[in-house]
Amino acid sequence: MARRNDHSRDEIRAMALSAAEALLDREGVAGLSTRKIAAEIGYTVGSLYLVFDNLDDLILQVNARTLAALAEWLDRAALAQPDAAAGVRALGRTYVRYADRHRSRWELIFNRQRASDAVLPDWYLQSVAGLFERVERQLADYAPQRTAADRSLAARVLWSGVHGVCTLALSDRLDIAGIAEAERLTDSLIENYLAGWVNNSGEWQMVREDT
Amino acid sequence: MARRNDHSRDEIRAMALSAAEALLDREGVAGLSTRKIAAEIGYTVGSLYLVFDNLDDLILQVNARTLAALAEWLDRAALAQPDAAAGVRALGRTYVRYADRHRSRWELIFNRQRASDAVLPDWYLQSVAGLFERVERQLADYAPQRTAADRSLAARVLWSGVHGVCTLALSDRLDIAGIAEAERLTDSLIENYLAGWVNNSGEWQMVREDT
DNA sequence: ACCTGAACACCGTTCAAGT
DNA sequence: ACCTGAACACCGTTCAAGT
Repeated sequence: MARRNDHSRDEIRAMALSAAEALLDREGVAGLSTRKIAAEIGYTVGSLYLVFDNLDDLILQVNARTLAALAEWLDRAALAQPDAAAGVRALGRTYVRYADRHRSRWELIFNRQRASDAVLPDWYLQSVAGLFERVERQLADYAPQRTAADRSLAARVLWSGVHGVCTLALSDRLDIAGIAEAERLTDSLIENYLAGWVNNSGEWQMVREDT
Repeated sequence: MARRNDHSRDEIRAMALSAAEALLDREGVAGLSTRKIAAEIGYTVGSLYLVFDNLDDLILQVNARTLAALAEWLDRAALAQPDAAAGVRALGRTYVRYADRHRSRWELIFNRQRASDAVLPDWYLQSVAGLFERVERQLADYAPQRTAADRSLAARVLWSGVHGVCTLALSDRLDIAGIAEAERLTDSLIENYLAGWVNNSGEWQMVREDT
């Protein structure tokens, strides 16, 4: 066990992240712990703190990997779609499938509450923004006449909506039975939202009651 | 402190649930613990286990109260709306506002992973279904020509979508800055989805590629 | 310099023992 | 019968001590 200079800091970091992913896949989000990760890589808990600030930092780096993998899935899916509407649908379905396939890794991104003072680092926020821009790019194709602000809002609505379907589907709520149902809901969301949106000047957004 | 027969089981149960809510509001989801709840009501941890199966059971009963309160908010909001579309929008906004106002209680419903074998009791699932039916009822008004299955799907899409907006907005993702932005996204989601949906025969749902 | 091992302050849960 | 107090098996995090 305990040894010196067997691994560089970067090696230990990489080993820990892989061990965390394995643990996550095997035991779920609740099964993740610094002590288990340390045991898995043959080091003591203390050593993890030489390489990570704390568990939240470690998790953030696992999440970064997850986001990168999701980005690859999305890029593959968006390729070779007949049109932009199909592109958006493909992105939505791919998100659902990724979440289903790597459920615990996906849950880890959302199901952990960080300390409220802990601000997400810039590189992380940009990684999230990158995912989100893939939707915006499809929308630019789909509705070039709309303003960038309109498209940005629509992209956020669609992204949030698909995310919501995933959240409820993968936790078996609303009788959304598994991935097939989740994909149906995602299709319906995107198809109908886009149909309404493309015919909509955006002016209704000015009409807000003060209820 | 330690006393006998000061309170009935039901009284202890009610005290514990109230203490849990207070703790939740004060310290957030992460601040909730059996030991703190017990201390707050002047009993020992062990006593909680005479009245609840375990922490998950206690949380489930806190969640039931939260759902009941949300149902009241939704009912008040749906009253006196000019039409069904406005009714759906009012439900959406009210959901967002409730989540914002009682953030920790709302998070508790979703942010805790129960053991995978733990099945939600029937009374709880029916309470969730009840919320959801409020949307379906508005949709029945809005599009009486659509089948019940169509409306059920649309209601789930809208509910999931609004939920997704909340999730991402209240965790400050996608640059969704707080409740005002969340309400804008919710409005856009509902308005455009309904516009697309009401003009849509539903046949596109049959056209599914096998990507 | 690198890593350990033990400590600290917390958890959820159980259960013999007290009244 | 009701409730406690201590125990058990876990946590995340820190840090003096060892090599």
